[in-house]
Amino acid sequence: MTSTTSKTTRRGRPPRSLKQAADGRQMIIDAARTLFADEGYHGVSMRKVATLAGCSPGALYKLFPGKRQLLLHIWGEIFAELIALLQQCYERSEPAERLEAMCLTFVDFWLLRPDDYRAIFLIQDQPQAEGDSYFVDSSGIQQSLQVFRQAVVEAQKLGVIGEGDPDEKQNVLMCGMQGVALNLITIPEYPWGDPEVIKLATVRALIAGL
Amino acid sequence: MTSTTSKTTRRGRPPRSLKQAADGRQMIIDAARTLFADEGYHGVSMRKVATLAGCSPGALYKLFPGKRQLLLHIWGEIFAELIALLQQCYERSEPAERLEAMCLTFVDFWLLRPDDYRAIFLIQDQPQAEGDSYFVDSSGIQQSLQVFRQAVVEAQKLGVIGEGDPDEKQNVLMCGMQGVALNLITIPEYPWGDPEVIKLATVRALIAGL
DNA sequence: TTAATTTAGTAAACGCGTTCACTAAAATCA
DNA sequence: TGATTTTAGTGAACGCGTTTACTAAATTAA
Repeated sequence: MTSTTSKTTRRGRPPRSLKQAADGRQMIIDAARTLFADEGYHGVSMRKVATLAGCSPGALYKLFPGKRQLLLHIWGEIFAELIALLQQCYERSEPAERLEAMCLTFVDFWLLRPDDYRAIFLIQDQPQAEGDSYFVDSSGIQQSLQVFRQAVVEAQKLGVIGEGDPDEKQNVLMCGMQGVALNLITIPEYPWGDPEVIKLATVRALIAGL
Repeated sequence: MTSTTSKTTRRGRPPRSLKQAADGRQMIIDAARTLFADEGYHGVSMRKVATLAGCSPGALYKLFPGKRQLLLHIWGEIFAELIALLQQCYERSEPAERLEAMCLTFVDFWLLRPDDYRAIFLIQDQPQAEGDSYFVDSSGIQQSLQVFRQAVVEAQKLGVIGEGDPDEKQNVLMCGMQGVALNLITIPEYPWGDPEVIKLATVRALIAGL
C-alpha cells in the first residue's frame, strides 16, 4: 500500500481529464472522417489527419495507439450500414427464408465494397497487443449484430437449422460468409466461378449443415 | 503492318534475354528467401533485399512489379508445406473421415501460422492490376490442391457429400475454412469461443450441408 | 520563489514501398 | 567514327506509420 486513502496528491502536470481526452479523440476522428469522405481510404494518412486536426503527427499517438485504432471509428459507420441492411432484410423476408436472405445480404454487402472490406479486415500493421479488445468493444459490433442473432434463434425454432448454442451457429455462419468475401476479393485470380454460385452454395451448405 | 517479316532490326540496347531476366529474378528471390529465413517477414524489405542482392532498391522494380509479387515465390514454399500435410493426412486417414480430417488440417495449418496467413492473404498493397493471374499461375496452387480435389471426389462417391460439380464443392470448402482462419486470426477480440469448437462446427456443417 | 516532477506536444528521425530524373551501357544507323 | 536510340541501373526523393529526444506547461514540495 502506498497510502491508506491512496489519494496522495500527485506531483507533476495532471494528465488530460477523461472528457478532455475524449474530446481530443473526437477532433481527430472528425478530421479523419472528413479526409475519408473527401479522398477515400488512401487519403487518410496520419500526417494529413494531424494537419487537419491542427497538431503534429506524433500527437495522435497520445490518443490512439495506431492508425488502425483510429480508423475503427470510421469502420463503425460502415458496419452501421450493414446492420441497417440486415434489419431491412429481416423485416422484408418470410421467416422461413429469413436467415438465408440475411446471409446473402451479408456477403453481397462486402462483395459490393471490396475496398471497405480490404481496409477493415486486411490491414493489420503489427502483432496486435493482447487483451485490448478494442475492435469489438469500441464499435459495439456484437450488439449491432443482434438482429442477425435473432434470425438465428428463430431459424432454430422453425427447424431451418438444428438446435444447440445459437452463438456458435452465428459464428459459423459469419466465418463462412466472410470466407467467401475474403476469397473472392483477395484472390480474384483463382477460378472461383460465378460469384453468385459459390455465394449461394456456401450459404446453403452452411444452413443445411448446421 | 510495320513490315512483312517484322524482324526490322531493333535500334537501341537490347533488353535482357528471358534467361537473363529469369536469372536476375532468381538472385533476388534467393536474397529474399535468405532474409526471410533469418529475420522473418518483417525482415524482408525491398531495401534489404536489394542490398543483399547487390543492387539498388529501384532495380528490383525492373524485375518485379512490387513486393507482393516478389514474396509470392516465398509463399509457394509455404503452400508446399500445406500440400505435404494434406497428402500425409490423405494417406493416413480412413476414406470415410478423410475429407473432414483434411479440412481440419487445412484450417489448423493457418491457425498455427498466423503470421504467414497475414502475410499471404492480408497484404494487399494497391488495387491489383486486372487479368494478370499472377498468384495462381506462378505458384501452381491449383495443381497442388489436386489431392484435396481427389478427396472431394471420393467423398462424393462415398456419399459423404452430395453430388454435383466437385470444383464447386471444393471451392465452398476452401472458402469456409479460410473464413475460420481469417476471423480467428484477424479479429481475435471477438468472442469466437474455443477455436477447436468453431473450427469443427464449421467444417462439419459444410460437409453435412454440401 | 524555486526546485522537482509529471504530462503534452513538437520536430526530427527511422525505415518502409515506390517513383523518377538521370547516367551508363549496348545496340543500330549514317 | 560518331549520332541515335533503347534499356539497365542508380540515387535521391516522396509520402507513409511510427518512435524518440526534446521543449513547454502544469502541478506539488521545500
